[in-house]
Amino acid sequence: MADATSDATKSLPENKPPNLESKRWADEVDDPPEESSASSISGDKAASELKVEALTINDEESKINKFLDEPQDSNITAVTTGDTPYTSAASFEDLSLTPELLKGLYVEMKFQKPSKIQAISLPMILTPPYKDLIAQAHNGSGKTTCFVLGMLSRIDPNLKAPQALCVCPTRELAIQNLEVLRKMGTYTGISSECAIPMDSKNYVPIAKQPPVSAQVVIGTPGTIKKWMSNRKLGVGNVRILVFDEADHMLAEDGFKDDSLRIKKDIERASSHCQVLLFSATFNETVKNFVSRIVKDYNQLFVKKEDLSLESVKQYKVHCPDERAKTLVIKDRIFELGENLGQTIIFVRTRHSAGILHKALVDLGYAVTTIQGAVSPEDRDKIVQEFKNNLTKVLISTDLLARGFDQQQVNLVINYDLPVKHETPSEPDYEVYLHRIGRAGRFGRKGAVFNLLCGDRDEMLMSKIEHYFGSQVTQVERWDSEEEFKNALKAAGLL
DNA sequence: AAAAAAG
Repeated sequence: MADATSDATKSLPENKPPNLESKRWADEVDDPPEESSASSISGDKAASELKVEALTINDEESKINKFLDEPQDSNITAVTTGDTPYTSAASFEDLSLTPELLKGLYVEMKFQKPSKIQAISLPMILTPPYKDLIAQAHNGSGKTTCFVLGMLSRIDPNLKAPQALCVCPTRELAIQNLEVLRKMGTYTGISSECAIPMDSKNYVPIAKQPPVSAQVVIGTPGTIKKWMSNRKLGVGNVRILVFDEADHMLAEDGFKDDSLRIKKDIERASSHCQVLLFSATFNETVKNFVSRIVKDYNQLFVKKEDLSLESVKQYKVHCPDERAKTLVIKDRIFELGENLGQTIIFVRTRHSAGILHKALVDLGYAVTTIQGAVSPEDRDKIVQEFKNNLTKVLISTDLLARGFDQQQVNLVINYDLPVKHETPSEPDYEVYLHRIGRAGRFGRKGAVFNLLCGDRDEMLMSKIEHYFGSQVTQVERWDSEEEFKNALKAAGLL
């Protein structure tokens, strides 16, 4: 239920730990499955993880916009331009949302109050003149709700045409975001559609497809571009454009070209379109670039040292050879994992996904595997099964590294560490952070095991530790059941 | 053959 605080202009209450009743953050779609996970988001850990500092910088004069009583206790930095004062939203009532949308938040989503990123970003998103926004926040902290709410609340219900567009890096993320939007918008009557490649059995040639009349479109770059260029998706009324995983969507080796094309075409057709860029990571290069492509924007950033999730315990395991890695998964993860939630095992290539899959299946274990070469139908099916908790262990390439939200995942295995494509001796820090963020959704407890083999892996691991300034605990013996047990206990999972 | 999307 809502805690409709009248004290709206004052700061967020995180200097005192949230009490039991108001503990649930928005974006927590379902009830925590067990009492154990309820405790995992309670107490000082959750409170200390979301400290906020905000300052306002005007082009000429700068002034402090207080979101908090204790700014030193903070880790999200907000910079706003212009003289629009933004007041952090202590409750959803502070946001002038329609009754239908509020009902969706409380009844369907079962939210009680905004999470920190929501409290800060939503006023910036929803307040005229609807400035662009670059927003960084921790994995699992509720970014999706920010832009979904932004899209839903900017729709003119009487205009049956696309007005909000969201571009995502994967099919899975587009589907997931659309599901959130539909659930949140249950009572609004707003129509929505997914722009992703259709599966083969429903295939309709583009020329035979009717034009899109849905008010919200969420999809992947290729299909969105295709629909636009074939005049099936008119963007003349689009007033809000969202890039989810924006750093990747605008990276040179990501979807930069597609994203810029889409953005330009919309801006040509539509007079004023607000652009929102959301991600948990923005490396310096991308940050500089995205700052150039939006203008008169507000921004929220988190220092990289503050980005590791405190609730997710990270471990490294030295394995003598590749075979030992498989044995760790077989003898440790499967055995101990019985009592755990779900597990995602990340591998570097599609090929190694297949190898590992076969090895585990041959040993008699039930695993499923997802990677980009799998057909769309099978991808959808594998994700559905995993989301329905019918499968416990999922092997994946970096396809699922970003954004995938499954609260029961509390174990992540890095079978291979993520490396940069152009310089494989360098770890991909952003991907590492996104991968470990698949565990510990919304402050839940989780554990990550990095399986290392050889000097190269050691070096990659130490670079990662150094970069984030965070401790990765060593499991001394890869074949010690005792040590893995202790590790999981220390992570709060056993 | 890096993954992803998509042609």
